[in-house]
Amino acid sequence: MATIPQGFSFEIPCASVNGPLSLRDTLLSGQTGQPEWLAVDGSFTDVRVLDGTPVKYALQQVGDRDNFRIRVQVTAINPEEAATNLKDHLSRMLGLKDDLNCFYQKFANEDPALAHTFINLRGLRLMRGPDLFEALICSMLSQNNSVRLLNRSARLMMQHFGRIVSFPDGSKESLFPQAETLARLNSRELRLKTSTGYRAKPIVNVSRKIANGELSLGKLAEDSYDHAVETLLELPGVGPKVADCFLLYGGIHTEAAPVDLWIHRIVLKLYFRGKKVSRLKTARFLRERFLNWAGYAQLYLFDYARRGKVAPT
DNA sequence: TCCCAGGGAGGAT
DNA sequence: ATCCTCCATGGG
Repeated sequence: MATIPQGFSFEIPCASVNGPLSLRDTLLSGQTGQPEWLAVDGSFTDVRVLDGTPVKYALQQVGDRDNFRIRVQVTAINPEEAATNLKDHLSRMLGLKDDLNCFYQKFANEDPALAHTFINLRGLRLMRGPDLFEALICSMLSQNNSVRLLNRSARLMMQHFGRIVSFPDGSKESLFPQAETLARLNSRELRLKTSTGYRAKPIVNVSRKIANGELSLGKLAEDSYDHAVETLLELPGVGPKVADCFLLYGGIHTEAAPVDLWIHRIVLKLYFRGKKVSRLKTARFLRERFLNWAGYAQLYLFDYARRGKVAPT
C-alpha cells in the first residue's frame, strides 16, 4: 500500500516578488472578486482547481513587509506537480509582479493624501479573482450590501450549490458554483438559501445568459475597457460600480476604479473640495488621474476612507 | 424602531 | 443629466 504524501510545502522567496507585500492586508481588505479569505492562526486557506486537479493550499507570510518569504502548504493528489501550477496561480492572484514601488514613487509627491496610505498599507496588493464567473457574481452581491453579508452569501452559495472535491487527507471542500448550476435554479430558492435578497433574480438571469452561450466572459475579457463596460451595463443587476468591480477584481483592467459610497465621499473631499459630482464623473476622474494605477488608487483610498470613517459631505 | 451596507432600475423633474 | 423611491436581508 502506497503511502499517502501528507505535508508538502514550498516557499516563494522575497526575490520573486516585485516590491513589498502584506499578505494579511491583501487577503483581508475585502476585495470583491471572491469571498474574503478566512484566517486560521496566521495562515490563510483556499481551494482551487488548477489544470483540472483540485488543490488545497495554505499561505503564510514569514517576516515583515519588506523582507519576507511566503510559505505555501499544498494538499493534492500529486503535490509536486500541483506546486508548479500553484506558483503561477499565486503570482497572478496576489499581483506579485505589480511594481508597487513604482506606484508609490509615481504618486507620493503629487498626492499627499494617497501617500499617507502608502505607509499604513505598504505591501497591499490587488487580488485578481481566479475565476471570471465567481468575480462577476461576487461583484453583483456587493450592491447595497455589507462586506460581511456579501461574504456570507458567497459562502452559502458554495455550500449549497458548489461542486464538492475531496483530498488525500480525507477532507472535503466545496467550490464556488458553476454558471450552469445557478442557471437551473429558480431565483426564489437561491434567495432563501443564500440570503441574497433581491440580488437573486438578476444573478440567476445572468447565469442563464452565460450557460446558454448568450454571454461569454472570456470574450468580454478580451475587449477594451470602454467596450466591456458597455456590454456589462446591459446585464440586469449590473451598473457602473459592479461593472468596474468585475473588471478590476476579475483581473481584466487595472484602470477600472469602482466608485462606491466610500470612494465617492473620499474623492469629493480630497480632490473636489467637497463639491458635488456624480459617481460616474468620480470614476472617470480616477481613471484619468491614475491611468493604469486607478484600480490600485481606489484600493488604497477605500481602506483609507473606511478606516477614517469619512463623513458624508 | 430606525438606519445602514463597496447600488441598480425605473420613473419624474 | 440629475433626483427620487423602492428593492431583501441582517447587523448595529
